[in-house]
Amino acid sequence: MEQRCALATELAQVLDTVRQLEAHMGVKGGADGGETCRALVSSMRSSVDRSIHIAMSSCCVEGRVLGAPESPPSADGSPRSGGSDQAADSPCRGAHAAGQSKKRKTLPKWSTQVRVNSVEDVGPLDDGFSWRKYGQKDILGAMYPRAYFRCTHRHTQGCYASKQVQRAHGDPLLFDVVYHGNHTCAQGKHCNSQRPQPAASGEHWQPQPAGGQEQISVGQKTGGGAPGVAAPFSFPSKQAGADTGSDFPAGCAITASPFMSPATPECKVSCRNVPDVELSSTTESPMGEMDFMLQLADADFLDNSRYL
DNA sequence: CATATTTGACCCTA
DNA sequence: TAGGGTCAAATATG
Repeated sequence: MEQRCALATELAQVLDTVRQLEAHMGVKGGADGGETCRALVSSMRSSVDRSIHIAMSSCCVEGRVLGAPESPPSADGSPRSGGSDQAADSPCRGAHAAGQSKKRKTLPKWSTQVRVNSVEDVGPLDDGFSWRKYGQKDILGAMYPRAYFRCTHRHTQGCYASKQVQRAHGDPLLFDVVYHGNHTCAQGKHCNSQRPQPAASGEHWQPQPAGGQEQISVGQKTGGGAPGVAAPFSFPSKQAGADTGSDFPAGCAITASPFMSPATPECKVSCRNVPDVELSSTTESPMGEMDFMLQLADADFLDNSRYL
């Protein structure tokens, strides 16, 4: 197993290298000639991705089984994939807890971590989707409140995707974002290619709490400027005119943040990395970094046809 | 006026 | 029973 882990680590490095290469290509805005290169890179990452999974399939780290997708990702296809929403969604909530009562735990769920440059940043919110905040709670032991969002198109298109955003304990610049379910709305269909959704990353999503985490550094707020994409995050640090700075002030930190989607014009731009852009490896999960990279990798070529 | 956010209360799970 | 998640009325914003 040790060797497998080592292998995975090595592959992760390769993947990282590929990622950097792609990042460079992205920066150079290679729209034409870059295409071929990107295709190659994607192919490479795909291979590495599979290799890592093969290696990690039997590699448990810190008690967490990595790359062991026991639960079928297909669970998302259902409009009911929206995590804890379902109970509340039911007209008669308490009426039939039977059959729903335990779904909270088994719902498709995956988490990510996003680092921003300043407390005013709301990077985690700009993932290209239209989120509507429906609640906020103070979490026991948590320094900051947790905000609850659901897809704006929940009622109009039956999209049950939701997410929870919370600043990491002790680190205001780090956001923990937990997604529940996939977007089944038109927006989600259009943005499939670069979505931080389980399907986009194959087996990276985790049906269990505290799933594979990716730590992503997001540069200046990516701007909820995009019409219909805004997702104001009202943590104490929220800034009034924040949205006006949607022009990528210092450039988005990463070239393919899971939180930025094609739906957000900005994300198509090759954003220059900012100082703290590089992946800050998630200490609690060696695979965290890989997870992130893989997701990015997959995002380019994996087709979430299931959402089409 | 339409839509989004805030926030207290309620419900569910462990 | 405590804590987490959601609802929905009130409020804010464009």
